[in-house]
Amino acid sequence: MRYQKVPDETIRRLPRYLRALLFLQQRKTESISSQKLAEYVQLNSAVIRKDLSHFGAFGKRGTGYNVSLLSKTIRDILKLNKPQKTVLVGAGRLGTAIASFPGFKRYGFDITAIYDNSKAKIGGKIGDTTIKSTSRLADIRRSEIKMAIIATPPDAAQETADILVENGVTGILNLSSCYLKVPKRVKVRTIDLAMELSMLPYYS
Amino acid sequence: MRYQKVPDETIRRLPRYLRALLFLQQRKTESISSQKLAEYVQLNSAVIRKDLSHFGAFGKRGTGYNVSLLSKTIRDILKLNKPQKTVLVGAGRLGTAIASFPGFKRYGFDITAIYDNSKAKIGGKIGDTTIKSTSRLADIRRSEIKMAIIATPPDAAQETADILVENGVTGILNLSSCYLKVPKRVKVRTIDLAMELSMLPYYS
DNA sequence: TTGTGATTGTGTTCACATTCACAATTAACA
DNA sequence: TGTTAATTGTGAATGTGAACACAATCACAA
Repeated sequence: MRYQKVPDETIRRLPRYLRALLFLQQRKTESISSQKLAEYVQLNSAVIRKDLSHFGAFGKRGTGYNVSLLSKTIRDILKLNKPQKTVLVGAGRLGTAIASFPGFKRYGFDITAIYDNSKAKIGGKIGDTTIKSTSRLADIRRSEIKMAIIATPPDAAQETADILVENGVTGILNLSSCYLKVPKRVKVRTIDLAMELSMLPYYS
Repeated sequence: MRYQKVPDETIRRLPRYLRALLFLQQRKTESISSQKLAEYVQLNSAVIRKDLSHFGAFGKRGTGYNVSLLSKTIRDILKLNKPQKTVLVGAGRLGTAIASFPGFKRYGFDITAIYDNSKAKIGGKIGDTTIKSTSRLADIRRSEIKMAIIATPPDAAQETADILVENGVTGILNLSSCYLKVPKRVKVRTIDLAMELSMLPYYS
């Protein structure tokens, strides 16, 4: 399925909607108006309606959106309807925290492989997954992994990214504090927590 | 110092510049053009020049920007020139990773207090800092802490934020997967790593 | 002192994203 | 069946940020 000219900002917001919808499903809510959903995700309701309208008309006028239908639809759009095999590189404190974090599974991500370069860690386990040596990172090619999380020190990040991309990865969540150079077809999202914190004092 | 009408996007980018500048300082680079800096931070050079121009004219035409001057200036703008006392709430795996992360210190943040509600953790240490009970969270008032990192489970996040705000916090980095309601004067930055990852498969 | 090459600072243009506002539609109910 | 209240979907207006392009400025060398 390919949609024409959907703004990046819209795609960025879809997971927000999905998170709220999963919550509403737990509470057995059957339908929700854009107005109510907007409160949950702290946005203007018109943004939500316009975002969704890019993919079709799911709402019922007078009623709102069917929660489980919309939730399924967004998962389809984001390709989260079947488990997304994901590799984690870097099993330091941050990497370990991420590997044990239940949130990823909830959105359909399955961390099926973990790599680290420290001899002390290789062979160890996080949950059910054995930590393997980064020297074997190219093995991911065979497992058809498309998503990756980089939680290495910055000086190892680019090299890691190169190997990942070479072996089939098309999406990278980069938690190391440096920018990555990758081919256009690969989508990278870089999060540097220290930088996110750094903008806050300005407003105080 | 108060600047008029500086776009939020500009403030968000300043830490990026700062990170690159600190790197350049290490390498004893004295000056840098907006063009070169743009390569480092993966932006258009005009964006950088316009961003900086909001705060004055630091550059020299024909030469570029003096690295250490610019680095100092940005730290001044972001109020990172003196240590920012910061409290961490939640000493789970993610919280622990964050407390041990050297990046925060580099940007001027000093995690001077850590709180958790688990009896097993209270009294323990992360680095030099003792973990205290969240029941004593209001104590932060006396230490004049303005910045906070929330790494609690989502169901504790709002309550935590309320106490923090009540006791003088004006900036919150929220790593729990829920949105927070706070007064306007308080700036919140919410990062949900699972959501950041969730937008990547769409592009594959 | 004058010319040259580099680079900033910024007015203008362009592109995009948000918000508004309302017709179209639906559910509920008298 | 007709009326009312609610809510969507969307064209138009508004706002905002990014990109462009160039005059102003600077360092330096002849």
